[in-house]
Amino acid sequence: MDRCECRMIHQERVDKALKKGLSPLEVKELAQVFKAIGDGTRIKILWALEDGEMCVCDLACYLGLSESAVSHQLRMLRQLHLVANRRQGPILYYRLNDGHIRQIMLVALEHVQE
Amino acid sequence: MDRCECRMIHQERVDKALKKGLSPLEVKELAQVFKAIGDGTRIKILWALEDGEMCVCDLACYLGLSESAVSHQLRMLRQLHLVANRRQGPILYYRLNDGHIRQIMLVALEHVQE
DNA sequence: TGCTTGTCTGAGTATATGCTCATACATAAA
DNA sequence: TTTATGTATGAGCATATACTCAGACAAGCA
Repeated sequence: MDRCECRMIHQERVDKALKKGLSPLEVKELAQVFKAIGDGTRIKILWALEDGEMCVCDLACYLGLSESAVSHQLRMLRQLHLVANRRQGPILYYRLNDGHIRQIMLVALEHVQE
Repeated sequence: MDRCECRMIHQERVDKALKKGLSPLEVKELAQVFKAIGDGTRIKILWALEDGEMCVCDLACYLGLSESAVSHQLRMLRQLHLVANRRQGPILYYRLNDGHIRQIMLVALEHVQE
């Protein structure tokens, strides 16, 4: 009983992978999160926010980008719950939403520094 | 002494971020690694390889993709040292290169499951 | 030598992404 | 209400990405 038209050398190995595979939703959400961290601008934003909250125009200045560009990136990070904000008057202060990103970035730094 | 033309509200905060910032090379390499994990196909490949090595056509069958497509992705993962391979006759067996990816994916899974 | 199998690679193409620009919204002060 | 400041958003454009296709290697056998 074939499950696909393709060539396959180790059927047991393929079956094993299929059984323990991530769900489509998990794959999608993981990809979204990593894609979000997989951009120089957003890495810099997240790394900067680890030292405390910053407003949009501070980030724009720090990055040398327009406030619009920064706002677009922050929206993406917000939607993935990587950052959160609080309003004080007209100013929005952004911060990291939890410690996962820090953890992930540190492990990745280990990897690239080898 | 201005360092940029843009508006800025908290200069000390910006200076602090500039001082502890990652190097351009670190930012680039981090972005490359996360971009590599930030794709559904490559996430599935990495996740599958955690249970043991697989050859290209097994992966192609598992993913439902052409062997060419899988080979392209494996090359990228190889160049970033996320996977390695060994040859046995004409067959190339791919495996994870180190434990960092597993660690990173588990933390990210925690994040998306909240 | 030829042939087969397993894998790799470059070019081409459709989609996705990151920025700019113009504009709109939100809050506060005049 | 009008004005200014800080931020958000949609459209548009240039580049990047993920696949397909055609063809080229690499290893082993006839």
